Amino acid sequence: MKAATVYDVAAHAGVSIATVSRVLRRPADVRASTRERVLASVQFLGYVPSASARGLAARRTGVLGLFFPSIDDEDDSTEVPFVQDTSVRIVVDIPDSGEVRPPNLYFDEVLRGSEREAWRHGFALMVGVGRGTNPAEMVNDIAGRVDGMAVLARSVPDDLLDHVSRRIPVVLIAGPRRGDDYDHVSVSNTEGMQALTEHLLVTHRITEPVYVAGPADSPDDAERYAGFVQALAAAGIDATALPVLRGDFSRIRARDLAEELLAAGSLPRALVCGNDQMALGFLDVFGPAGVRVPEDVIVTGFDGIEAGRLSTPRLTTVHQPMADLGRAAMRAMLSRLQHPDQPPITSRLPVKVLLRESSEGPV
Amino acid sequence: MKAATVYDVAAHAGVSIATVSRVLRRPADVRASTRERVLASVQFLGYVPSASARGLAARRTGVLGLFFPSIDDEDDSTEVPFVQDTSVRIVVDIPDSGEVRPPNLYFDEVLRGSEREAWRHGFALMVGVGRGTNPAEMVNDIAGRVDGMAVLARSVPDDLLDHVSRRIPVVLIAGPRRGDDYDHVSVSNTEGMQALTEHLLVTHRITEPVYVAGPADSPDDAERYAGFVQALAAAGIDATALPVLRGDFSRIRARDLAEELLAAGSLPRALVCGNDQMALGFLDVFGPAGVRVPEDVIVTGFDGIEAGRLSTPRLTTVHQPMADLGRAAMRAMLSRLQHPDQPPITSRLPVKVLLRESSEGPV
DNA sequence: CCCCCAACTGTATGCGCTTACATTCCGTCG
DNA sequence: CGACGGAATGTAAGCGCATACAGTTGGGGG
Repeated sequence: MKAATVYDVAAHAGVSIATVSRVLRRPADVRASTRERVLASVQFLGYVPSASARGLAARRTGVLGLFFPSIDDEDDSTEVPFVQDTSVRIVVDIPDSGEVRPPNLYFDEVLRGSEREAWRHGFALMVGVGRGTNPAEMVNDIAGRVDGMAVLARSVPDDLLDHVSRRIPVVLIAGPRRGDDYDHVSVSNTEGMQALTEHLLVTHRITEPVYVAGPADSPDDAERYAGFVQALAAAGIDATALPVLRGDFSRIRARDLAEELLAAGSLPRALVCGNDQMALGFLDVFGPAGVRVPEDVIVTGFDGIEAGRLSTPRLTTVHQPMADLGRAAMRAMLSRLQHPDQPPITSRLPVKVLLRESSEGPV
Repeated sequence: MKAATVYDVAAHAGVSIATVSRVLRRPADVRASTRERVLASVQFLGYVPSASARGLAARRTGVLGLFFPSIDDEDDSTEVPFVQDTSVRIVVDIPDSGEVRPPNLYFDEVLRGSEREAWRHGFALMVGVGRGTNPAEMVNDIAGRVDGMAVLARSVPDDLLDHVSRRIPVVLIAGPRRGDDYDHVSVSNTEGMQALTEHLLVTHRITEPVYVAGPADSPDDAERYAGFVQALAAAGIDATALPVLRGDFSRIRARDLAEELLAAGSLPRALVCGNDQMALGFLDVFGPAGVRVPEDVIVTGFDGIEAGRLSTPRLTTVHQPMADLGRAAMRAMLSRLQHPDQPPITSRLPVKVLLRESSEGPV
């Protein structure tokens, strides 16, 4: 099964390879009768053009890359059963059993948007999710295969980024600009959290909301906290005087914080969480403990993940357009490819505050 | 910013291009001192090898492809805001508002598994999600860029599949073999449904379960129904005598079926659904209508999606290892690449029956 | 009936890298 | 001390396609 090449098609159709190439790239430049003859040969021979050859000759691959670090590092050991295995296991699945994998919705959505936008503009998409070990190799590999790549901010060492950016344009997703010249796309973290906080202050007359922070090195969380502080300041409240709970964006850790809060017996009127997962962690504990949300305590999140729409009560949150983030990243790259010398792009996408029962009370 | 090539590196390091290539591909073949000199030049020049050139020369791209049809065709019109837009919209999000996007978990999971397995074996992954219009172009494009591709069964016309399979190996995901010679990977639909049904018959002494079918042309649903029938047959029950509800795998349609059932006032003791979405649709209607699950009617699903774990009551279902499906698909392709002449692979992955409150009663 | 131009088509080159084969090194053994 | 052989490196030939440029064809105008 030797794959057919332009030469095979050309010979079969009785034309030169240039004509075959034209039929595929610029059909209008070829006489209709010739074109049809060539296409018939393409069909007959099962010809599929080699992207490698085309990429080499045309000096562009027509592929955009997307790299994310892996959040949940799944076990690497498990081998996929390769042969037939039609066994069925029956499991009594108790709630909260270890079978739960926190779905990395964020990545899924960004990927979806990226994929869509790339193809829409005639580009294919290559994805890489960095495994714990060495993203370096992977990023470098991808860089050699694409015309440009988008990378989650902070997920790749600066020097590596420098290195690959000498070959192709790089777009950073979701981080703030840090004195670099890369193109950036992110969402309005600050404004979103500010709007949400302001709503709590004004509509619900909360005066001492407690912020539940994410990891200290998260730029996203920092921006969100800034919005929180600004809203308070605008209302004449000094945020630095208020306590802050330090979480790590995980649901598990948030549950611990919730337990501690209950143990201490000092529930604030409102918990403003840096992301949805943590907010859900609080709900996990409050429900069974008899703490009513939002009557006893208001809980809000940030992200707008699916689980927050399915929880009881449903979670008030700030929804960020994750798919659009991916799309914007691709757009930025395409723009950069067309205008290599334009100034660095900074794209900020709008967010949406979703008021639901965890803050508004039962409908 | 002209990208560096082997020639540049060779010149800078004072060696031939062959040596540069060796340093990158087979470091052991090069003397340590030379190697270091070359690597230093690579670093200095910001050299990233071109995958196009390598692919051409080595006759393999090192990329595996994955193609899925798009289930939810998002609107194509929306343009992503490209400039800064830090506006924040505040929305009172009432339950079941149109904001719901049915998450295509299935694809996400398969993709995740595929990505993982591909990179694990030194291959990159290229993804394509067919937009409504012409998957043909997309599949052909991908086929030209990869060493092999996996495709969701039934998502690509047979003749197209034939065409591209003359160039690269193709693996079909999730469909039954249909007299073709492609490699197939799928899950134990029949066995899983059989085990679940048997459980209902034996443990709960159900005698007349009603099957809720998916689209008539769904091979997966056909296999599941077969398992249902077999379990009944084993218990001496003739399935053909029982009514079957015809759904279409969607939650919406299932809700209609549920309404009809209530209107007719003839609830069966158990509803065995062909997938989770439909089962959830029944729950959506039963809850508010005062029909108790599982006391009045048992409802089961198939797939094991996240939403079924978050519903009230939680859904008894058959969980299929979606990520493993992706992994198995990649494995099959890699195996095929190594042994082009081996007989067609048929890989069936085991499933797991998850007993939860929608069939087992409150814990 | 011939010339000229536009529309097509063919020729030839090179994209950047891998790799078979040739050549050069250099330590070893006789 | 010289021949020998494996290790290291260099040479050169493509891989399959795009494309600049040259050549050919077919009419239409003069």
